[in-house]
Amino acid sequence: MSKTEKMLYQASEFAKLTGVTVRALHHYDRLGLLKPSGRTGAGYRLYGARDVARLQQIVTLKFIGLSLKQIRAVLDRESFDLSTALRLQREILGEKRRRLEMAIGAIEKAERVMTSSGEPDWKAFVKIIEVINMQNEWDWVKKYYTEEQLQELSQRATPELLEQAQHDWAVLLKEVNAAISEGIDPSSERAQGLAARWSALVESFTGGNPGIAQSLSNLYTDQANWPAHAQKPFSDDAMTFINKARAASAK
Amino acid sequence: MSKTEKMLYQASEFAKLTGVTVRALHHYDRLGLLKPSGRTGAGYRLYGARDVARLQQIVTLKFIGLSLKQIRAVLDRESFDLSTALRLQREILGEKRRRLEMAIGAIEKAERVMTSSGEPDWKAFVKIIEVINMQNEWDWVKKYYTEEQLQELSQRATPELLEQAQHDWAVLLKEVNAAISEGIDPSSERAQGLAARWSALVESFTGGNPGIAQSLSNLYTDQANWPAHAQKPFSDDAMTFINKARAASAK
DNA sequence: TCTTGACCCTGACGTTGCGTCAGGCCGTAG
DNA sequence: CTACGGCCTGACGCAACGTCAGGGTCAAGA
Repeated sequence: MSKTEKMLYQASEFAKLTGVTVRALHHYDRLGLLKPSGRTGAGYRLYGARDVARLQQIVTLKFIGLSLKQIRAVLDRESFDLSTALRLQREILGEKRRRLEMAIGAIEKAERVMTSSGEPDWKAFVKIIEVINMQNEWDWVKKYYTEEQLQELSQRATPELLEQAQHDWAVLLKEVNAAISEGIDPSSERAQGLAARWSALVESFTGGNPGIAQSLSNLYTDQANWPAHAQKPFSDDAMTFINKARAASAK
Repeated sequence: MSKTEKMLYQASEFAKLTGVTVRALHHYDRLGLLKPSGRTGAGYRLYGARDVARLQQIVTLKFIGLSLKQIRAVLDRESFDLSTALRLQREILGEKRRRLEMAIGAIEKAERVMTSSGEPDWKAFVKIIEVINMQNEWDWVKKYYTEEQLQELSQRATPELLEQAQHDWAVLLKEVNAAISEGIDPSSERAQGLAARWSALVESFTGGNPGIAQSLSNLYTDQANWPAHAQKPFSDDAMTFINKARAASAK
């Protein structure tokens, strides 16, 4: 008889005791994350010792940034064990911290620019963010190259050259796409010319280094593993066209 | 005549060009954050060079974590200048980073406990988070004490003693509140006893060090500056009652 | 016994930044 | 003339509660 009334708290007491709000308790109740052990005749929620333990676990998992859905999965052992969840979460938080640090770094740089120049220099500010994002792109591209290859690339690729190359690619791609939509024959002279310019541009990037050429090829082949925001610099159609042109010239 | 058609992009072109989604453009449009420079007869949005610049600013401010509302305030110079916003945002991000680091630290500790013990030790995990939160409390309490005072406190306050003290306070407060609701006279012997125990507990914390006693007093007096989540360990009523009892005994 | 307060309950809307349909008009190539 | 790709305007959805609003419950004082 006295078992069931061990120690029952009403909503607000329980809330104060555990440091969450009454509204949050309602929320967890509706989500099925924490149902009170009992109810009074009038429908008042009654929480017991078991609920304290469970809520502490909830709060703990919330502290490390799990969503309520994930928390439920972990606590109900639905396909998620704690150690796996912890490892995943650690990685996610690490990534978040990286981004935070980049943002803080950007702010600090912008502040230095502003205090030295006095005026809110939007161009510089925008540039700072752009550079940081570029670095991010490079960070994941890096894993396709060896140390030495990166070394070599960084020596050759000055900002001006990169800009020039970017421009050349844009022009060439436009012409290639025009040729495709005009239905030009890949074996025609015009197509051969485009293919030659294409090869020259690739060559200017690889610098004739076959290792770099191979890495570049790997990078493209591995499209399935590209990050979500990455986009191909040119369409598959363009690539196909160029390949046909090369095949035609080889005959 | 050619002025107005300098270079106009349709929604999806503009989106690709600037790296945001068309839907985001619609959103910014509705919020009044970025209205397209023009529309075609059919109602199609048309973006120009001015819009590119503005959108870049928006993206930049988003990168450092400003909300769209804040961005609008900054860009429209409604009461917010850029440097102020940057400073504030830097502080906010710093705070976020602190919390992220605590969460990461907690996960790492929990993982170490789990790999050494093998089992998901919830008690230990919950304890880890509790300790971190306690440290947070102490962090802001710290500013009321000098270096030496903190030194002395840390030497005397072992975890067991703290737990004992916490318990003693809980018991005493319960008795004091009972006495208040019973309407006990503050000059009565019972009230005197309570006041004496109160003083003893305070004494056990200050260790007879008048500097620490003063700092403690300052800490309490400065309630207006306590962080939002901090709560008084006892009610004003209890304090008032004890003060009356002390006053009565002084006569 | 009636009346306060102090609590409790259940909806239901608001917040933030878009993603994701759904239903329907526009414009161009075949 | 039709089909297909773009564009448009709603409108709902998500996460985790905060914040009313409207309305019972319960113990204590008049």
